[in-house]
Amino acid sequence: MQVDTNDFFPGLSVDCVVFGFEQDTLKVLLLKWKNYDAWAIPGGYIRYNEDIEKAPERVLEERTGLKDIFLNQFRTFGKTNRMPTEEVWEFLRSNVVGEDLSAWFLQRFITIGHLALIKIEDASPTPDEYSEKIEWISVDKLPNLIFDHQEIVEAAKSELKNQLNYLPIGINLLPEKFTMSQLQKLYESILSRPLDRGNFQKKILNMDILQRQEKHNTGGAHKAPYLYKFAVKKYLERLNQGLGFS
Amino acid sequence: MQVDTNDFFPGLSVDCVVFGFEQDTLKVLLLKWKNYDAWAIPGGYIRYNEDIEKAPERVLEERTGLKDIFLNQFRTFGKTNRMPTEEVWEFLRSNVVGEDLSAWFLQRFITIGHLALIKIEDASPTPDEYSEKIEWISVDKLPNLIFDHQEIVEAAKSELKNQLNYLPIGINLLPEKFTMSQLQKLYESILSRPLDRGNFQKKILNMDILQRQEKHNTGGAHKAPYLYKFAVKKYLERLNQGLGFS
DNA sequence: ATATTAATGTGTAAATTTTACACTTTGGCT
DNA sequence: AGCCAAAGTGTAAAATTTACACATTAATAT
Repeated sequence: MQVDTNDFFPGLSVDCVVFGFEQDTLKVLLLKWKNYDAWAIPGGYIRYNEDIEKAPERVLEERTGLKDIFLNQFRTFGKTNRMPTEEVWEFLRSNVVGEDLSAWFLQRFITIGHLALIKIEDASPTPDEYSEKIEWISVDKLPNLIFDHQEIVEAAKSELKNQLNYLPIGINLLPEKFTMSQLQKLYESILSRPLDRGNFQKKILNMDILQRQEKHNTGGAHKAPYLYKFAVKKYLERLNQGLGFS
Repeated sequence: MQVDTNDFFPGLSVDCVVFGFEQDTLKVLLLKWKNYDAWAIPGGYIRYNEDIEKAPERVLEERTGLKDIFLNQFRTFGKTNRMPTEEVWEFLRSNVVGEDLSAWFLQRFITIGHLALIKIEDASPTPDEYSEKIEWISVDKLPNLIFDHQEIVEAAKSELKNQLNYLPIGINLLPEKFTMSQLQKLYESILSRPLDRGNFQKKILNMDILQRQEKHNTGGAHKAPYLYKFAVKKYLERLNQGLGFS
């Protein structure tokens, strides 16, 4: 975090709802504070000489060590009471941050919400000095979140669903090679509803955005599925028109 | 504008792209600065004790005298050079604002962009003390805009188009009673493409969101069109599912 | 070996929606 | 009274969506 009041834009922060997909489940990356019973989404501040698009990139690199993460600003949150004073004081009493930062934390903050998409397998997030641990947690089983972070996560889930057909979710959430079933379950978990298997497969294959790879023997008593890769260029072109899932 | 540095959140502003529909044309409300050759969208600052949703409401009331305007936050703009220093100095040299405010204007500003929908016939915008005039100008004929206001307007147009099926444009942009042709031209001007007249009419009527009123004699040598009103409750319900125009 | 099983891959027909037009109605104009 | 143009309505082909059936295949059980 390394807060030097002079380096940062006062009263403004960026927060990132980082989505990942693992074991057929949509997950978000959450940090557990040291000595304080609440989780938080990774966030940070904006440097004075930094474009607001760069700030969340830097913050996420500081938190997860990852570069070139897909990021999308989606809403700015600024209710006057989004960080209730009592809750901030309670947080400060936990001594997670030094006393010299009390004034900084007691400011009114307006935060620019972003959603990020990450391939969990490629990420190895490590907790920073203020965090006890960092974990991927199912979007359907959110723990107690600090301040208005629950609202921000819910808004990001909604944005992800609404922008499903225009966001490069496949390429940023799945491993390089994946089965049709994995891809379908990704869509189902974002849409919160089942899709017809046959129709899903035909629709996606007709878009001509997948390259079929070798088969993959799962070990189960059944036919082995093919693996697929995205035809990146065509996929990104197709996204501009929208994919048409709902 | 009435800037008192102590009342306002430093470095943050709200800007509003106000859309109206008049003479079959989509328009935006623009302010022309006194003594400075550029136009601007109405904007202002956020009070310290004010939710960020309230700020644009207050700003618009100050600028247009209108209350209960439909407003929608859509993106936050924060490139470091969005207000180039030379351009700010040039603006300050025009003496539109007092010298005491130079420091305030020379800050780096991040602005929260909103789109507003207004019935032009109900609005009587008046220029404030810093503006020479205020006008409704066609979105296709934008004049020279200050700072990054062109980018903000373009982004708002894009948002309006993308969210077309979920925004209450009909009820907020058209007069209470309107013809089917007006409604169609509203959609066409937002989508920037012609729609089939017969199909548009059937589609909209099948939604069951319109109430047919008496006929309206236009004075032309042809059949008089019916006037329609929105069935507000059903219209708003239907919007949640999306209207399905594209 | 062979049959069984279950997940994958593919086909098809009905239902629905979209698209492109054509035809009908109507009120003011000449 | 008849013409004109805009509004209102109808229809058939095309495209898409939906629901489901059938075929294929690799590990397992017999």
